[in-house]
Amino acid sequence: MKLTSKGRYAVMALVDLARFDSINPVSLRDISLRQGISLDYLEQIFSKLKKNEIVKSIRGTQGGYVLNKNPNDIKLTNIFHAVDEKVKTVQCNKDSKRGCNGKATKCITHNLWDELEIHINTFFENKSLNDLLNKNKETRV
Amino acid sequence: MKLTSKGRYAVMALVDLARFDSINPVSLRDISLRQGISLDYLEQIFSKLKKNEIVKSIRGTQGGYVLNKNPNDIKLTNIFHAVDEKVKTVQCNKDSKRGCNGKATKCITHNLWDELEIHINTFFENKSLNDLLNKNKETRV
DNA sequence: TACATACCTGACTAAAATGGTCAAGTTTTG
DNA sequence: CAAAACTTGACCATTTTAGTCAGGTATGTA
Ligand code: FES
Ligand code: FES
Repeated sequence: MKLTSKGRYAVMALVDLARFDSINPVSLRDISLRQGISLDYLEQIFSKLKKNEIVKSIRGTQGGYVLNKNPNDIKLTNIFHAVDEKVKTVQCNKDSKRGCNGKATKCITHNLWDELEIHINTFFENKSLNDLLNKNKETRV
Repeated sequence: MKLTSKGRYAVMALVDLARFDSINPVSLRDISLRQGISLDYLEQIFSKLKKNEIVKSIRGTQGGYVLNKNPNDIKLTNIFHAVDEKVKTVQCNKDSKRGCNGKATKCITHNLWDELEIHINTFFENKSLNDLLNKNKETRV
């Protein structure tokens, strides 16, 4: 089970953004430099964050991105959903009665994987961007 | 975040095994047929389970595999560890002070990923093979 | 109005991981 | 001795990941 860089970067970038956007729009270039993430890759990520109304963009010189919601209302779930980082513990279709690989019924461990998926998603639902900001301030020396 | 088939198959196969091994050693061929998992792939998986002393092998005709421990003492953690299915929320080395991609320090969201990793691993540590057997009996019609 | 800054879009790709297969054994029981 | 079943290691097609690259378009400022 691995968390992909895309998901990790999305959260990193938003935390960075949240710390500065009250002053000015934050350019991807700045985030790229501060967080060491490729600018081109950030652009892909922010395009999705924007489509999902997590950020707003401001074009032109001195432009950049701004949060579109209160940091308290941006949960990890929302961020991950926006960048297509989803938790998948099985291959079979959730809504179908069929099992993995097109088998007629669900397998003997199916319930377990459902539980696991819920367990992980709960973590994401309970963590907001704001939690990360506070946590970060606390641990800053 | 995806759970790989290897990890899923390992657990499925062991649950299947646990239901029959009190009578006879269970051959991989039987597990393969019952669970719809490629025999060749199962062989790779059981080779690892054996190295980690989760199962014992009995060679020859009427041979097969048997659990090497009490189902209560086989946690999901042990199974996953055996087949190299590990939870990885970061790229950077746990024990190093350096961050991802060789950066000099850990990133601003590092704590979060640690928490996530612990959250997931807790689930695996608290689930034993025995839990799965009971659960399965309960839900069987 | 030019120009620099910064967003925007889509195509492309190298490398790694995944999910196996294939081949050639060895061991043991009936 | 034949068949069943474990053992080992190499091999491989496909998919996913983690980007890069090449072109735009919009807008504030000198
Ligand atoms: S996980 Fe898909 S059938 Fe059980
Ligand atoms: S996750 Fe590796 S440095 Fe933060």
